[in-house]
Amino acid sequence: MGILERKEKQREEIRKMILEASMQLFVKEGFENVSIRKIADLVEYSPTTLYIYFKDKNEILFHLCEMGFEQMIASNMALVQIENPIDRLYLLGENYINFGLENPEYYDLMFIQNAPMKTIREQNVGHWPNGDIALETLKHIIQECMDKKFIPTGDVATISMAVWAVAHGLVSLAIRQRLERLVEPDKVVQSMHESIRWMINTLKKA
Amino acid sequence: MGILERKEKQREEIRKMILEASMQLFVKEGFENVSIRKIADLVEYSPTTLYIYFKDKNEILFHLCEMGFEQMIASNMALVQIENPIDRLYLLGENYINFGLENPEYYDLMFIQNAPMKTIREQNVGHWPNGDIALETLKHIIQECMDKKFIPTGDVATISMAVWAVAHGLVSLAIRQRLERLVEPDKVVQSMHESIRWMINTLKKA
DNA sequence: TAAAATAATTAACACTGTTCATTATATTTG
DNA sequence: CAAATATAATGAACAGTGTTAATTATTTTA
Repeated sequence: MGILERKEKQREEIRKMILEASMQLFVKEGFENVSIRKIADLVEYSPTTLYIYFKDKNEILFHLCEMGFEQMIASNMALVQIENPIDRLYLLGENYINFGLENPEYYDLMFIQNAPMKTIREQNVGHWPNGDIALETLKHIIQECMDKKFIPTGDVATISMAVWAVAHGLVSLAIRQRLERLVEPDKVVQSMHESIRWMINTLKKA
Repeated sequence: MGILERKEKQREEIRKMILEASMQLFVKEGFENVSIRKIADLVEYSPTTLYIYFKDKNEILFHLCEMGFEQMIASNMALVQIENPIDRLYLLGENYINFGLENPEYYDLMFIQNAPMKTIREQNVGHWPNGDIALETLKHIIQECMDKKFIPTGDVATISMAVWAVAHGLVSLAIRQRLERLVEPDKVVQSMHESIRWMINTLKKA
């Protein structure tokens, strides 16, 4: 029955339409200004219709979050050609910081907000499609650095955690205006890059 | 005129009453369940009355945030008696992580939410009473570590930033359920402590 | 005691996410 | 082709949010 197939395709198209409208609002008006009613206005449906295509607002936010990861993963793609894993780690850190500072709204959703994790827990049964891919990239580089004796051997997960923590700590404190209390506002970005480089440097020497 | 004085005192008492009710709601029902109306119910005033004592909800949240810092600063007090600054740094890190894990709602307000910073920007004209004190503690210890040659000399603010970033990165990823994707849930806390110790260790050796 | 100042409240605005019962539109069956 | 069924979409409403203007109650001053 080709008709069911076509229906499914149509349904998927409307879902996509809703998500694109949400994203548009999201990047233009910011996280806090995305409401079901505003999305509905933009796609010219009634607010209730959105609930036919998505369980709730969290599910929409979850998909936006995944789209953010796709963007981040895409910008990490350029790194595969760098054969030295420690150089790759440096650039991964730079990439992470730049992504966070340039896309604070996405970053918020990907690493700070609770909403997307709620959806993962409630229905995807513990699987975080794109988030896990990004983490695998980090772990893989750390593993390679160890294999090639660039950094001391140790538990990959724990060291990955420490590296991620520095990067996330810097970005999240920055986008929440907390770093300005430690260094002058115009030096924040520079200091962030110095911090992450210093971190990887000491890791290398250790 | 003693009457104006008495009035001011009375006013301050009601402010305190409102803040205490807010805090009660805050620790019991969590951040997202604190509303002006619920606070008003608890203090048995109408919602509008709260606006006579506080400019807006952000100002109330700002004061709760300051109360959180008071608690954190108090728990850091025990550290002054430790004369070795590197040991003090270790314990400061432990304290920070424990505080965050034990008081996630406070931690949220102090280091993640935008609301308190908005109030600081809008009225306190750039001064963050308790937050700055906590940061001074960190900077002071780092400075002392450098003076006593426990760690390499460098820019105090930048190194403090890196140390703070690791700690904050760990805590904020943990309370937002992101670390469970990297290590098993029951190993998260242990790994966090390992990470911060490892960080200070490498700092020491560098 | 009457007038002025302060404190507190009611009612309302403009929102929010979400649900239920109803209507409109396709699709399938007799 | 028409009637019955299934699907899609909606309007109205619920229960809540922060916040403000206008009004009433209370206290202080003249």
